[in-house]
Amino acid sequence: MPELAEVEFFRKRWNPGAGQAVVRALLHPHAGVFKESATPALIRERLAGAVLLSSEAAAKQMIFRFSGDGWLGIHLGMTGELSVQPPNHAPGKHDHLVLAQRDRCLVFTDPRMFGRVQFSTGASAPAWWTGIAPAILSPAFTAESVAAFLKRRARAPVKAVLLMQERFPGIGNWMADEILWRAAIHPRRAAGSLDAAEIRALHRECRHVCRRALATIGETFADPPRSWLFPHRWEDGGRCPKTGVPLVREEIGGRTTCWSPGRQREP
DNA sequence: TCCTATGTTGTATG
DNA sequence: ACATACAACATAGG
Repeated sequence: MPELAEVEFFRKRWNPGAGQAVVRALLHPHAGVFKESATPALIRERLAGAVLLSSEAAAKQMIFRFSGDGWLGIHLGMTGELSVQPPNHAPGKHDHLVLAQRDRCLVFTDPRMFGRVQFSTGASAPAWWTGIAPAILSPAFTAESVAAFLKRRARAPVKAVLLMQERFPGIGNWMADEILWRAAIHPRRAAGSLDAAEIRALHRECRHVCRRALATIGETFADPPRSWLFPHRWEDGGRCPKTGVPLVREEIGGRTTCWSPGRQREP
């Protein structure tokens, strides 16, 4: 489920616990989602008694800062979620991390276990956080940087290139399709074949889709409007909201991709 | 039973 | 060394 805006939405779900101490950290015995740097013993020891100070989201990741120089990183993978549960919450089958506070439990759930938990200590944010590529809505995300990246990945389909987090942090399968649909670029086009106007459109729509997704999904998890590709892409018999033409679905770059033949020309 | 799923990563191949 | 393609990870639901 989670791309840029869904991650931001889930990050805020733990806000009720900000300023509050963790009484106890409960970890799933299987420990499948914990990175080597985040050994269960270290997390239990460092988070017990620590106060949740603040949090941030970037790309598809979140970081939670705790007193005592603790930095907790969470990646939601394909099916991860954060939630707040009552203080007596009994961890469920897929609850990997439960931070019990006096008045609530902060819970990380992920049935499919593609998510990951990291943990570091130190006075400043760890490298796995500071090394995330500059946000698409930051000034560093320029049309020139997009052009240079497309040139280096010239032979790959542009759909696959949009999924590369090193240049398009936070973009996932549905956002990539939404961006290409708005920019009127066929997902199978070779990245190196885009002309200057297409690259500008791609850059512009990356920013537009990120901004609008954060304003809707990122705030309330509300579905984007029917004028987007999003609500039509998985519908049987779904039609392009701009042209009325039936949408097409096919695997491109290893992922199911949806586009509108009405506005995205075959390469 | 078989297929799909809003993600990443390791490995093989060019 | 670099770019690209693809299987693998684990689970639930249609």
